[in-house]
Amino acid sequence: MSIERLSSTSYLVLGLLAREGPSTPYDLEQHVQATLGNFWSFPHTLLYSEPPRLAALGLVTERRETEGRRRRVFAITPEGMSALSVWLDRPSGAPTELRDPGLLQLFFADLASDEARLHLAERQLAIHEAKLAAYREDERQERRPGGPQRGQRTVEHWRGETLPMGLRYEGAAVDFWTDVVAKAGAATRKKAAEG
Amino acid sequence: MSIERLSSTSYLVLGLLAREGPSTPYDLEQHVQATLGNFWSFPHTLLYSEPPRLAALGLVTERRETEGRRRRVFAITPEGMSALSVWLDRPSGAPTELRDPGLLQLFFADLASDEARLHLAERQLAIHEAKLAAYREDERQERRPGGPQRGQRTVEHWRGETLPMGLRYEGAAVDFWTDVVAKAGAATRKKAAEG
DNA sequence: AGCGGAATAGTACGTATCGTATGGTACATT
DNA sequence: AATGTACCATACGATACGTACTATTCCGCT
Repeated sequence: MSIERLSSTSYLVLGLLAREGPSTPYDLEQHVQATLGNFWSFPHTLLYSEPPRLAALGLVTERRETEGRRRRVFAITPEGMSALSVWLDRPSGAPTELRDPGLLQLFFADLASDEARLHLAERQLAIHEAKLAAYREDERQERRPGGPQRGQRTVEHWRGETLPMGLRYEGAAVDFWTDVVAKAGAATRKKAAEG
Repeated sequence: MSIERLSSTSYLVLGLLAREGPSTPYDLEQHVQATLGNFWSFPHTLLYSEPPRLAALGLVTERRETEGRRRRVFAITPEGMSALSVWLDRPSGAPTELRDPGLLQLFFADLASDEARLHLAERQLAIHEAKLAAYREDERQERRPGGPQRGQRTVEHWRGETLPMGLRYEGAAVDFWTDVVAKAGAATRKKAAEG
């Protein structure tokens, strides 16, 4: 076996196929959007281009519907399961990438006006409050009627395991930006009083 | 003026040039590494390729040393300052990208053993504890002797404005993974007792 | 003076990522 | 049959990214 260079996207696809069974790229896309896509954007074209790549490595199989839309259905192979297991048994040491344009703007806010800084902080606060509310709503959606549907296991794992980190992150962000708003507001009012 | 498509990297370069004055790509690299690079990795080749691109747009100027290493020194133009101001006055609405391989592994941890999950959680906890300690140390480095050096303003803004969010994030991550370790540890011990 | 290693500084190149634009298919409604 | 809309898929070009590699300068040592 050659030295396979698998990316996070590769393991995302392998993991979803392992949990949900044979899936089309569109299925994968739906699962991702409802879960990890909340804070880790995988462009949907990736979910179309990655499975064929994995098929070439023998980690998944590809079957094509013979009629209608002739969708491509991918399924994980024993080799794929093995690669996934190896990855899961070797905890990643890579640090979190936290890419936030709002934070980048704050980093340079000294180059702009006090008003701009306040405006930025208010906007970011609103964004994070909205996200926090959305996560709380998602958290509340436990065990809806209708029984276990397709993709249900994945959504359950999202809610049970991963969403809590999202909640903590958004909570921290709300606290942080609340502070920034308070400081920027005070500075702005001081300037106004002097001027 | 054409419709310029500027990325986060573009504004990072413009902002650093605005604050620190004329700089070589290497200078930019040093400033980034000491600050934002802590959680937002800009590959160093970007800091070499982006400035020429901005020069082509007229947002920065390029001067080349005539001897020795013939380093390229870039400086922001009035047009560049203007573009930067426009960006700072228009708060970004883009959500945070939180890309964490450890979290991805946890999302699929149901496909692996309890031991693997515990191992993963312990590793992540250690990583985030280390990062939190490093941030606290950085926070403590306020106002070292030697007066304002090159790049000092940028480092001060990092410490004063942006680092606090890093501290909050790492604090949240430590709490989160502590929980995961506790749950995974309990599950593992239960299995051991039964088996 | 000359050597050698560390730190500094820059480039080349192949692959992955990403977003936009666009094009088909199924199906419900009228 | 015509229209609209959700579903599904791919092409393509621009960046982004990481690794590997090269070159220059500095500095301590002999």
